[in-house]
Amino acid sequence: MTTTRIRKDAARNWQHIVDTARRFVDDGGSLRLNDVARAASIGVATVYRHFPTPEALLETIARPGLEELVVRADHAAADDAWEAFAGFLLAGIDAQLRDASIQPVFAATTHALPETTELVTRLTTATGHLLDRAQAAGVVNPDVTHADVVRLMCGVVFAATVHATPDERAPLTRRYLDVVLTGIRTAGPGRITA
Amino acid sequence: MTTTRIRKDAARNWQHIVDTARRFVDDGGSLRLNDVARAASIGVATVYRHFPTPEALLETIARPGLEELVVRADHAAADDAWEAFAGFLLAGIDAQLRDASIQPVFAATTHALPETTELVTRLTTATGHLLDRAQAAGVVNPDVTHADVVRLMCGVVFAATVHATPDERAPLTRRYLDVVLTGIRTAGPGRITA
DNA sequence: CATGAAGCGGATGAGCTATCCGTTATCCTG
DNA sequence: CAGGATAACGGATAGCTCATCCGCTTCATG
Repeated sequence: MTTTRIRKDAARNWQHIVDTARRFVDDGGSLRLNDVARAASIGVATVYRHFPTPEALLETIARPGLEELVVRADHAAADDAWEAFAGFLLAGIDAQLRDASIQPVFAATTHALPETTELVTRLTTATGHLLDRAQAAGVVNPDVTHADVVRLMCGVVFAATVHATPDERAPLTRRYLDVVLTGIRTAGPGRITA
Repeated sequence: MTTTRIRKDAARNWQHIVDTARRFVDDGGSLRLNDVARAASIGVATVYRHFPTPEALLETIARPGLEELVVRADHAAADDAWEAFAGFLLAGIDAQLRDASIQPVFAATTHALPETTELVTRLTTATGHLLDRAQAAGVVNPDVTHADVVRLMCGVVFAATVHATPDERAPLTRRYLDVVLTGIRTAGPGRITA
């Protein structure tokens, strides 16, 4: 088996591209590969070779954030069922707000990189466990599916993003997540008994 | 005062452009003015003269749907406070699902046409009345604002759109609206009956 | 029906994306 | 450390989309 080494100039450029692109994303701009190339003083072809599409680059940028979320979900397994579930939703939503690269990856139907699909699957699985546990404990409505959970997270983020300045978004997500949690909760504090 | 007449060829073209664009929107395509022009067998410049940007055309297309919603909201004034409020939310969400031109207009921060801004304002005002009445009747949490209602509607639509085929969307919106309504209601039945 | 103005259309320049291929840097072997 | 094989680089540019300009046509009016 021939081990294909990564040349260090390639590694250096890869990192430089990722770093530059990260700045673009943080500044709220769209990821145009030609622009990233120019900003990084790297040839366009080099950027395209490393990342065939803007999506591929975006997914690469989103990766650390997603990984952090998976870790968070696995850690939460020790907590009280409701706390673990609600806390993870909050973490996922906050991550999407804090890092603009995460939201599109979350909402996308297909991914450019197989690694991303794998990561998202792990995330979905972890979410599923937290939901199952919460439902088994009888604190979350049993007809909520785990696809629902992911969709509702996206919905909360979107709702808080519409017609709102960046500063307003964090408090809004808290309130809207609260609305959703109240809506799917079946017992415990915060439940409004009609 | 010189009455500027609209020439009938201009009116005919305007209508033809709108009709063609409507087909594009219904087919889920994006509105590229050059494409619309070609499909309508009308010169590009004519399309650009009538609608300087795709947004302007989209807003024109969305207009009838928005007007229908305003009428709906005004009619609802006779109903029970909760029914009127919940029913209107459902109508707004269904409209966004049924007509793809409405959602972007709803979510946009600024509008290309002043008429659209005016229409949206009327809609927001009507929504506000329904919310005020529901809150006065004590059936909706008093710290929900008008802006929240609009945002939550957008959030529900978005949540139901993410990772879902068109067929799945209608049932999903029902369920998610239900979650939201349960989350903001303070008394009465949690399920929408209409 | 003549005249002026409003409207039309498509050719086209500006701008962006993504590829091809000649050149350069890196790695490995002797 | 020299030399060759090859992986990687970079920018020129072909292809494509957008939106404007301006010569021509159609309509309304007296």
